[in-house]
Amino acid sequence: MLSLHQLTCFLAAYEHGSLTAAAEELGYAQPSVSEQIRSLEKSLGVPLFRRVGRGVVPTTVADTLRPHAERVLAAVEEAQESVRRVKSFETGTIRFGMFGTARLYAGAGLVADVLTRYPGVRVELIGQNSTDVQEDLRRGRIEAAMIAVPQVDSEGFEITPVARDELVYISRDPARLESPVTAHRLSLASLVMPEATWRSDDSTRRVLRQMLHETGRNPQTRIEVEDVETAVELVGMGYADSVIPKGAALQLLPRLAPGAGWVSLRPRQYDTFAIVHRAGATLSPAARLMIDLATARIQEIADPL
Amino acid sequence: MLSLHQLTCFLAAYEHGSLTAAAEELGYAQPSVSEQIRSLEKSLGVPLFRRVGRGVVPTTVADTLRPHAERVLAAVEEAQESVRRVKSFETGTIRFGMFGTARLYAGAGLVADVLTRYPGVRVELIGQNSTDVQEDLRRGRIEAAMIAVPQVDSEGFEITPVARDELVYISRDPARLESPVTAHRLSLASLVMPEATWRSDDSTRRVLRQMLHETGRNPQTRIEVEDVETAVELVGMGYADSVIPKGAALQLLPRLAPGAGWVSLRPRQYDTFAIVHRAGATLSPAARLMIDLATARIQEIADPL
DNA sequence: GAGATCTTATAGGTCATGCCTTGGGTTTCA
DNA sequence: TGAAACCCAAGGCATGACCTATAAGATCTC
Repeated sequence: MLSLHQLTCFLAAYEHGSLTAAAEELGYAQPSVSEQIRSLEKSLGVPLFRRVGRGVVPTTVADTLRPHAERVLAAVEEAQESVRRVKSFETGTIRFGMFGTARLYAGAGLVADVLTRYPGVRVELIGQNSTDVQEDLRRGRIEAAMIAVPQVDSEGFEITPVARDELVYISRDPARLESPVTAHRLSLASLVMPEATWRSDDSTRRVLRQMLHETGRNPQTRIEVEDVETAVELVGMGYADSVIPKGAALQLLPRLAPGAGWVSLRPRQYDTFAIVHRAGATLSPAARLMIDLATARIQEIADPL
Repeated sequence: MLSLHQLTCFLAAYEHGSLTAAAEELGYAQPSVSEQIRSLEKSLGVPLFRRVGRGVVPTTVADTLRPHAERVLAAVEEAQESVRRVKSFETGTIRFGMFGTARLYAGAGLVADVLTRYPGVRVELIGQNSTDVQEDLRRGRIEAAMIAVPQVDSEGFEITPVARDELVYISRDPARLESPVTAHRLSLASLVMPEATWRSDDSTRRVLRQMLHETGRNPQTRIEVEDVETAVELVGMGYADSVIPKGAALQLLPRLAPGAGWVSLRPRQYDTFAIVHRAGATLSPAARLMIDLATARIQEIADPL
């Protein structure tokens, strides 16, 4: 079997016209190079050098082989270089999981952070909601993610909470914002909720269901929409009220629902954001980078833990 | 140190998404492939796969590495293929030594023989005279040669005579061709000799010197020229006579000196042509081919031995 | 020519590596 | 929950890489 080692020795011998000089350049003893050349000749079935007392002389076969050998070693160099560049974030792709509403906290800003520091990289933020992200993690498609607890099946995962954010009630009616909203009042409200928010495994939904469970009622979902922005816009138009994380409210209300405001629930409820990855995994540099940046971003808006 | 084996295993694992399947394809046990991947990851300093219970999932670094790995292996394939083609004479260069006048016997025809059988090869016929060829052999620049004995320093060389050719006297004067030329008559003649022919080591010169030595005279070299053709042309013009191998005479006289003829020496003298190569050398297929073809060519004109 | 020098080949020994088999742990699927 | 698939770990064997020391061949010099 042909090996890179053989080719390296071959090239050194070719250039020096001497196995001894080649060995010296490569830092080996002379018999080692001799052995490599001999094994290469054997595996090719053709002599590559004529031994002529003072040094070696390449045969025409060696002349033919040389450029190919150089190409092989150059390709190896390029391969290693490409990996090195990926390691130092000069290029390559960084893939990171992130549940739906998290992009409001860290989405575009996180991508910007990465691209500012490492202009050459590609960034992929994967996942519309926590469930998908969890599946991607389990399947190994992504290495780590920012996710909303507590809905994660913690078996097999390592979860590091980094921030929590209060869930607030938003409405265009100032009267409904005068005092914190109790479970009872919430159960009577007409709500617009982003669809993703109401998926069975979603953390916000669990929190609210738990809260409403005490009143013996189900939440009155009047409208279901796809994403938070739409929900907020509808609140701004006065069609319904909603419950969203406070960070999202602060960010979206001025822009999408200028006439609306927010108020806490009573008792206060929280979404917790956490970094999650497979248990026992050793994280790649890229993953650690994303974790750090995402954590910083989210802690600017939500409360650090 | 990175190895081709690692890259092979890496690609197989990448394509199958499974070390077991990769091992099966490569004909190894699964732990062997696992070990190769691990060592590759270690040498690169980056994980290439995430182990996720059922199979392995490539990381983005693996995505980056893959095309480079394929390029490396392709280059190796090409290198081996190029050598294979040279071995089977589909391409490459064949270098063969040949002393000056030998090209009259086998030069163009020999090249034609090779090119007819193996259209892709390059042919290099090296050497203007035997001395140069001998030096090239000693230095390893050429592997084997067709050469004129007896002037070869036989130490270190293996010499196989293949043909001999009579030395004949050529002249435009029919009177001088009526009977074989004796040493005495030769010593009185005014001769044109190709320069190479009169070099101190040349076989023809030695033969003639030996012959003339008996008469106690030196040869009368009236004109010295570079090559045989010029000498023959001068003979054709009647400026002088010459002594050349009979094969050369038969080939050149009709073309270059239509009015001239030839006659034997008395006693007859001979040049011997032989295949020569370094003693103990194992000849490459290309050298063997050239030896066979050159021998056949020269034996068509000179007398086989 | 004879000796000094340079170079390659060989021999023998050590150590690392590749590969295998066996066994254990984890995930997935029925 | 059991079975199957798959990966990792450990131990053992064989091969290969590398070394030192030495022999053998070729070249150069005096």
